Amino acid sequence: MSEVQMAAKRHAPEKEGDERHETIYRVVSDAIVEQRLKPGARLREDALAEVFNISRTGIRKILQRLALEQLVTLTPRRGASVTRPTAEEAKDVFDARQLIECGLMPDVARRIGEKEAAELRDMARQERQALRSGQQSIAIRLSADFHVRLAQLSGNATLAEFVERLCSRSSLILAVYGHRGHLGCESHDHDDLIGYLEAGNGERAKAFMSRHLKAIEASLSMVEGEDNVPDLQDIFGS
Amino acid sequence: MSEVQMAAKRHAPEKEGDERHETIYRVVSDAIVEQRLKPGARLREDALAEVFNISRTGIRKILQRLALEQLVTLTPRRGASVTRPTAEEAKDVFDARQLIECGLMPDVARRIGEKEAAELRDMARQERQALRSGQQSIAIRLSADFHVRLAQLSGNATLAEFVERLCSRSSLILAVYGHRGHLGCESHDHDDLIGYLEAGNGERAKAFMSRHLKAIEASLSMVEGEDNVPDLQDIFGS
DNA sequence: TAGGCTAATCATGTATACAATATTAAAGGC
DNA sequence: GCCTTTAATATTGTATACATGATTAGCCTA
Repeated sequence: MSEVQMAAKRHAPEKEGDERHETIYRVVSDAIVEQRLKPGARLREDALAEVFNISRTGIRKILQRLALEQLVTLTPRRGASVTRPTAEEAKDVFDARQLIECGLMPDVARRIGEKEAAELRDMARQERQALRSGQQSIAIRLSADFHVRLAQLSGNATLAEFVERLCSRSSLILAVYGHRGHLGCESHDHDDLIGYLEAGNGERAKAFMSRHLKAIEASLSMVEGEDNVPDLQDIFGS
Repeated sequence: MSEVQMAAKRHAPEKEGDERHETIYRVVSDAIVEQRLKPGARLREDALAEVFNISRTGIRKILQRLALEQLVTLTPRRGASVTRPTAEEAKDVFDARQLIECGLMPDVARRIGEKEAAELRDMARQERQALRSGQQSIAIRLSADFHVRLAQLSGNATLAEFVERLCSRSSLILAVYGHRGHLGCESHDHDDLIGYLEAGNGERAKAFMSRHLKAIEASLSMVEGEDNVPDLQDIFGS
């Protein structure tokens, strides 16, 4: 039984209509973000429909949403597959995170309270724990969740949603260009960040976030991978 | 014959498959951005399906995309309607534009060339012309197009896409909270902006864009409109 | 045996039929 | 006469059937 199937059985008992779709969406989305579904993996409609016990109609709706979020790539008449980000897309995503996430830090510093700081610390703790116990997939998602929660604290739902999409895509980027074992965020960075925010030092937090993101990006090795159809014309000249 | 119908006949002869959907998407999207379809307008699936001569299946796909872009609101079992942005959403959208569009100006100033500047000037010219000849709908869309094109020149496709969505939503916001006759962008602002960019003065352009966006936002009257279901309990006390 | 052609299989694109639910109109009671 | 209840209508939700186009396997030929 596949990971996705197990996740389906775990998460989707008998909910009604929309709940069901939302649940399935999240299960698939999580599987991608957690890198259990790797870039390039094909997502056949029939297969998914059978796993989740709904018709292809519902699956298509979910695949379309994932495609608009650029987690899956929809090729006409060829179906869906987990997106394999290009080097250029990777650069765009991290530049976008620099601009948006750093820009939000002052707002977050202004609005954060005791309760929110505690919640963030708990998330950071869970993340470290997942790392220690070797659950890398879980750690990756928790790390993304942390960045998203942070953005939500800014109070701007629109920008938080953008950050959510950027973090999901970052996970894909790490899967393709990251080194094994290294999952981006350093273990204690997030805790340090919470400290600056709680102290109300927005500018310091902003600078720290900038270094944090640069560090992640620097840890990538930007070689476009294996299955890019080798262009023989390029290789052998004319 | 409705505006949408005419647009459909004009734009959608016999293309094949995906082209067709893309065309229909754009026709509906444009109708919303140009405020020919006003916030709150219901979009019944059957009606759209008939207008565009496709089945509801295709229409649902398009409505879903529009919903994810927050141009239409999908209420379960109640169908689709053009989104009526709340005051809070309006604030979020303009704050997001401040952060992103202003942040992109230095990049744009660095990358803009003669050809690009000429293209932008042409767009600004078309916009003024539309305004002068009383085609407010067209002017609104051209104004949004200008901002989007600008963002594209930054070279960051991801951020450009975000700006695209923000501009579409801004059009909706103007439709709800804007004053009649005033369509946001001052006629010559865009030309001034091109000047700073062409001179390579990114910081100046950034500051100007900031003022430009603030001016638009300031021109709104943020009273939540008419059809918010009147809460009789509130009005008459208990 | 390698290359290319053909046929069979498989997957996606699209429409339609049917079921479930919301809206509207009508009728009846207070 | 107005409000409530009930039936009719209209609209969305879901599955399925069929058509179209890709992929693969097998076969034939050179």
